Amino acid sequence: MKKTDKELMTIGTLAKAAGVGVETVRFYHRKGLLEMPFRTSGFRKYSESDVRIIKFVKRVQELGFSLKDVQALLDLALCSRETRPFIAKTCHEKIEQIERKIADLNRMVGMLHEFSLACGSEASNASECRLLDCFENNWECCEK
Amino acid sequence: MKKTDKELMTIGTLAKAAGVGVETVRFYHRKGLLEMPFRTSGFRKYSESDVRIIKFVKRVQELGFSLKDVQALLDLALCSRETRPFIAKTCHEKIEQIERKIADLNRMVGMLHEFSLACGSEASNASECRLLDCFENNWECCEK
DNA sequence: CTTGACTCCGTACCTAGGTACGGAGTGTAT
DNA sequence: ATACACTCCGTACCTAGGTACGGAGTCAAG
Repeated sequence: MKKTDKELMTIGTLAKAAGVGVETVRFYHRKGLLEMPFRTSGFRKYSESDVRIIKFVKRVQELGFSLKDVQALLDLALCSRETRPFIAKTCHEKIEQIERKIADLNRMVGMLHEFSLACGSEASNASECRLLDCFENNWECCEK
Repeated sequence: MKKTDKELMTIGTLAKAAGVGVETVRFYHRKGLLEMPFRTSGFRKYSESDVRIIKFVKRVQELGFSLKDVQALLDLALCSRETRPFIAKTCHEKIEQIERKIADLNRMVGMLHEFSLACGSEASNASECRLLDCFENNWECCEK
């Protein structure tokens, strides 16, 4: 591999650097998550910024967002001065969405904690488990 | 519909009560999320507790968990005295998993907040957006 | 005792997010 | 200059989580 084109990678090198498969990179092109890069002689040539984008995609995905959501976030990242009001609005919507999710998850942790105390300990004499009750009680366990 | 079998429902009534389609209920049977209920004359007969289970499934799913995860939670709920040590262990694992997710989401909210301040406001002069930078900095925006 | 709504079951199909295949071209090391 | 790894592209296939279809049986009202 020659060192000219200072540090430009082919698809296999990119994929390895980003921790995904070559086919995944091609798939992201098809989905528009990754711009088609310029080519030398038919081969795609990628830079470090493509590695960053792919890692970003995988990370956001892990947090439970779809590729469509990821696309929206990437669109934010690629915006210009003109689109600022739109960015602010989109950010705040996204923040609210995430905060609702966090609140739910927190309630769920609380419920699991109570549940393991109430029903999961050897000491407990309760013979019936109440996970579904907790759930119906808006994740608040042990209504006391 | 007769009123004997006090309040037992057929699949269509159950589906409507739980807010899903009939086919979804059948699908959950195939996946083992819902026990096959007893039948009168070939028709499945469901009770209120089946409605609760389906609502629980949909709720946990919304929070970003797979049906396999939901199954694990339902298994917890249906446990008996004998399986207490296992319940406690599983609860704690689940709690840690959820807490990691919450921590990530919190960092992401922080990042989006900083991002909207730094790049989303009319007042800002920055011409380049740094969402990916924030991400690489473990979701900590504006390393100041 | 017929009609219309509902249920049965298996199978096919759908979207999301990839993964694998196959035949042809390319790039580089020896 | 030949081998071998890598790339190209299109298409097919895979899992998860459903959704739809079709022919047959069943229920309850009129």
